[in-house]
Amino acid sequence: MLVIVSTSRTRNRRGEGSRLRAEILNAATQLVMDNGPEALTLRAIARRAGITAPSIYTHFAGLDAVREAVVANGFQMLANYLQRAVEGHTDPVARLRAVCYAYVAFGREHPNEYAVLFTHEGQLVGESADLTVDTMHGAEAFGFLLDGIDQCVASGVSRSTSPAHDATALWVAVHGFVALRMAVPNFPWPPDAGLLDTLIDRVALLT
Amino acid sequence: MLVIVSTSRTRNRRGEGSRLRAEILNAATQLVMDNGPEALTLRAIARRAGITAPSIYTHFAGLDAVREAVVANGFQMLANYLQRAVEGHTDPVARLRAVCYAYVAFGREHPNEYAVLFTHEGQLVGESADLTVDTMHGAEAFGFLLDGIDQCVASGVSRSTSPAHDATALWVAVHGFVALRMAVPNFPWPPDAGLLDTLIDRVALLT
DNA sequence: TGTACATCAGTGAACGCGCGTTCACTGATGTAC
DNA sequence: TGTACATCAGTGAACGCGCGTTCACTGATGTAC
Repeated sequence: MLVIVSTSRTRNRRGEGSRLRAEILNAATQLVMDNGPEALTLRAIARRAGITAPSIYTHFAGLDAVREAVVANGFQMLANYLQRAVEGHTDPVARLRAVCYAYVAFGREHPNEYAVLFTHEGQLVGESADLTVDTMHGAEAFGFLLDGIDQCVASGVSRSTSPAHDATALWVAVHGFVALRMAVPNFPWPPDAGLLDTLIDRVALLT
Repeated sequence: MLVIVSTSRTRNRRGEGSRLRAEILNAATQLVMDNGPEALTLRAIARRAGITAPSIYTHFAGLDAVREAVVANGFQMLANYLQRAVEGHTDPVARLRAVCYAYVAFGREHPNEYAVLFTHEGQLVGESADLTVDTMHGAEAFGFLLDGIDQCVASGVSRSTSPAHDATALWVAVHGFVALRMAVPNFPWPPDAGLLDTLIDRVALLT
């Protein structure tokens, strides 16, 4: 394939070099979304951003650093999805459902991005063992599930006696749904909503 | 790293050339298990098997064909795990639990192999859209879950009114458990058994 | 039983490719005087 | 206001590497006569 970059970049003015960082990150994210995690190479990013590969080193230590940024970016996108979903509802059950639907929607609309978030080579989150739920990638997403169950319990519509435990189980369920549906697309899947409601109702102990 | 292959292969005798196919598949499987899916290259397989890379073409069309065989091999390994787990129990609930435990154990003991089974680049299963649960990879594993729930229903210990639906939900749950635990190891996970029992009891509607 | 020959199971050198990374450099932009 | 200069934002050529794939070949093994 021959790619002709017709619009030649105008370089950033002095002091604005850090703008390129955002352009690189954007190009890398688009690259993952369009072509999958394996397509993420420094040269491909550079082509996409309309720069040369060595320029990336001004803003990132290397490919792994770019990937880390793409992952962080992706988790932020996911959190935004969930935030927007929550905003539309006040009823606790509707909120919890909306969060789970939005989670699955994100996975289905951005499968490659979702894959790069949850497919580690080696260790996605880093080698440090003393990360907690607060500093970990995905903490915000988990927070939405936990809040959702908490509110259902407070309103008496969930029988959960351990919201943290059950939010974890629910995260497992929605992640499993996104991941398995992606991995085994030819399975005779029932409609999304039915299976997802089953999982939400039962795992979150909705009455 | 310098690898010295001290034991030089004795080539197979005439008519037994197909033995090399098994050696290649074995080397490829070991390679994935030890070094992850990205480590699977024709050259690496050849080094591991003690042959030269072009020899692989006698038995496989290319890297993708070897990977397909590794995947098929892995699903067979998984099915064997579940089969062995089932054999130890007669009580339907104990059987169902044993299947789920064995599924998770397989994922935890062979994370790289599990990843290659359920991480598709493009499409793991193939592009054909008319695969059903019978011809699909993972069909055997799903069958164990379905049988497990069926037997629980027959014994009156599951309230499920749609075993196929609920077996699907259960597959989602156990897959989610294996995959998310692998992807987010630094999450403050509760003990395996507790979370897994929660998922099994609720999703399979055990009384 | 002996020998010429066909076949089979692999080898080894070579290729072009895209990759990460290095290094010296260029040329526009702002600044000091 | 004009000019010399430092700085900044990138470029472009080059490197060594491992990869998939090709091709002509080798040498042991079985077979036909």
